[in-house]
Amino acid sequence: MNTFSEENYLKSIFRLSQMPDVKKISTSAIAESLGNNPASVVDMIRKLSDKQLIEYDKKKGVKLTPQGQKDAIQIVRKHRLWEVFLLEKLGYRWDEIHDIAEELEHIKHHDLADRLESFLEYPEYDPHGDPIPKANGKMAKSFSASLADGKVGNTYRVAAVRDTSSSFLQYLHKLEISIGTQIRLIEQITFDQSLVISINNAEPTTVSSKFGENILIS
Amino acid sequence: MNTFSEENYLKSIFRLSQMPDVKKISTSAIAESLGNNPASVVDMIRKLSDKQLIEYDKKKGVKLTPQGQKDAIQIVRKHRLWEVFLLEKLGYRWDEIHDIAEELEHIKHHDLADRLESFLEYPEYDPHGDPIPKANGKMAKSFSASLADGKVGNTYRVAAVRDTSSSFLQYLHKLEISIGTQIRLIEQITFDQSLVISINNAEPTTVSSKFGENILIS
DNA sequence: TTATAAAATTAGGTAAACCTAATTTTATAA
DNA sequence: TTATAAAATTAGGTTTACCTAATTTTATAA
Repeated sequence: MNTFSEENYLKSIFRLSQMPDVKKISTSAIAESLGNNPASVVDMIRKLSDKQLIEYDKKKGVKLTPQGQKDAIQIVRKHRLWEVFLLEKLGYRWDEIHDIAEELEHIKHHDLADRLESFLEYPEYDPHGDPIPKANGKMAKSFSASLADGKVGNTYRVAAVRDTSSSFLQYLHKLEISIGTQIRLIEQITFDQSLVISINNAEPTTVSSKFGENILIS
Repeated sequence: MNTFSEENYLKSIFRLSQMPDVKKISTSAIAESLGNNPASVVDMIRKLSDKQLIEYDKKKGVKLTPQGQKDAIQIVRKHRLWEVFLLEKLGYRWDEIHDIAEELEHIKHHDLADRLESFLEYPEYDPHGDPIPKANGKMAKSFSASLADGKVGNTYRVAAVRDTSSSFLQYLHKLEISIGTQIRLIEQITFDQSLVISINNAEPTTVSSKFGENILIS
């Protein structure tokens, strides 16, 4: 079994490996994503390599082994299922659930994820639009196209969010954006790639390119 | 905030303080109840004293301060609420829920216990018959009379169990005893205090005195 | 190519929460 | 009361998961 901390590393490596533009997972990228010092990451890379959960090559960076991938997916599965539970059953807001799920995802017990999944009636996506892995590890492909990649003039449906921090989600809440919202891309400012958008056909609003990159569309 | 480990000590001290016959909570009693070495307990007693969560006097043993008591009760509250959830919503068996709740009880988040309690429709007792503390810390008195204290000839209702280990609960399952079961005390063997009982008016069975002490009656 | 910056690593250290073994204190029984 | 057993404590050690500071390696730009 993996410790709490090992699980967090596996999850973080998995997340990085899912990001479309990332080809090499570096020590510093992991450090950044976990808020740890790179020296600590080096320690953990050694530990996870010894446990054969990752492979490390100075050139190619970190890669999950099949077992590491399996373990990581089970944590992601639990995280996303708990998020559904917190939102749907306990009535938490969108921006509150991530942090609680970060703790709940580490609870290990035979069957817990499966029972939770059944209790929640087999949800396909979590409240942020991320696909929930099945018990066998299979999962739908994540949405990857962002609003920043959209074509001016087109209207898109918000399918998921890339950033799940409460500051971003609270901002979305203020803009009345949630999963399913229709957004029309009116203009892309050449100077700084800011986006002028219309949310649910309302008056145009301007948002940053960083914002646009964190909205995934379908 | 208290660490995982501090919380376990507080809970254990609270549990010991609730036991009717215990007047002094000793280093070794805590060590025993947590399965730790007494030397470790000494370390933690110092730590919790510094944090003003307990008071320690060589003569009087360990006592929770008002704050310590408050913290302990909140953990017990969460433990018992999660047990109800696991049994009623996820369909776990009686003997499976304790260990999972041992992990879930440490999840801290503003409101979590309150929301869970509301979702479960304000249960008064957990599946082992223990009262669930309210948000304000108030709780019904635990059942304290055990079957071993019963009078020969009388019939009692199983109100709670003292031991929540899976081995005990599986034994109860085998004997078809659960909360609410009627037990008639037929005879108490003088030699070793074994009890001859009739469960739901069935044929007499003999159980040990240890068994009897772990069945709480009303 | 070489200087410089960035990334990775090493060396050594800390805090938490355990442990064992040895010692001291306290309680119990002859 | 004194011997012995039990309980409590101290001293010192381990592991996990972090850290900082220094150094080495690798990448990038002049």
